[in-house]
Amino acid sequence: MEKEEGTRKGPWTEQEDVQLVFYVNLFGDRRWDFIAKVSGLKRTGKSCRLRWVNYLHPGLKRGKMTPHEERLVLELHSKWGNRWSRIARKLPGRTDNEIKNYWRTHMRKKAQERKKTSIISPTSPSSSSSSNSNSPAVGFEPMIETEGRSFYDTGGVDIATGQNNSGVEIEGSAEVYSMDEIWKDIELSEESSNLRSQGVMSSSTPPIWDFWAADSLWSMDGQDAASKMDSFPFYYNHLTG
DNA sequence: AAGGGATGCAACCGCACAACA
DNA sequence: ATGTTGTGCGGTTGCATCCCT
Repeated sequence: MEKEEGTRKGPWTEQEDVQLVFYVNLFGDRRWDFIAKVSGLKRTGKSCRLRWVNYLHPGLKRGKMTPHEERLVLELHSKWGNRWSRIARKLPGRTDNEIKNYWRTHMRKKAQERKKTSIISPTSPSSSSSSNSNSPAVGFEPMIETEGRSFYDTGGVDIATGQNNSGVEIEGSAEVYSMDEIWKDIELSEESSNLRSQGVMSSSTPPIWDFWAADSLWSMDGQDAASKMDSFPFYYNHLTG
């Protein structure tokens, strides 16, 4: 596979981000090795994918987990164990990585609390079987899940139609929580948390989004995309250099 | 104000699986 | 049927920031 010498590692620069977003918008988020090569980024396809999925994807929600989301994570984890990507599919805008991180923190806190309480009362009840294990509860009935495109899939631009085939429809509707509920909850808690923390979203939103928000290739026809490419320095730098 | 520990998050690694030749 | 390549996933690590003393 890719045994590229001189591949970059470590944190991504803003320029790399811009470059990656550009090429993903052009070619879709499937052919990562191809994108890695064509873009001139000295990154592996894997690294590109990860960066896109966990940070650059336009549908990502940033900021604190809402109480509703926290509840969902707990509930789904008790059913599915460490199936982070699966859990993430039920939480639009959240990545498996994010949820994984959240869970770790959550468990750490829980563990500490338990330590404290067990010091106070050493004979604590043992009813925690469903919440602290890596393995799903035995014999659970799996949620009805529409397998198919994951939330992350943007699929790129269909050059012929100029359409974005992201299909933002997120999973089926036969769920414990309706999407309306979740979105309402998200909006509400986001508004309040934004007020509290004076704009966590805006400060943590990747700056390159501004660049693309105005007229992203998603919503362009072929000509627009081409003209956008004209104005994009990296493209020709790489192809001609 | 400074130092040290705790926390959060981005990124890497290794493995598994699917698609394809 | 088998080997190769690309992608996805879960676990882990490293670093920056926060918080407490």
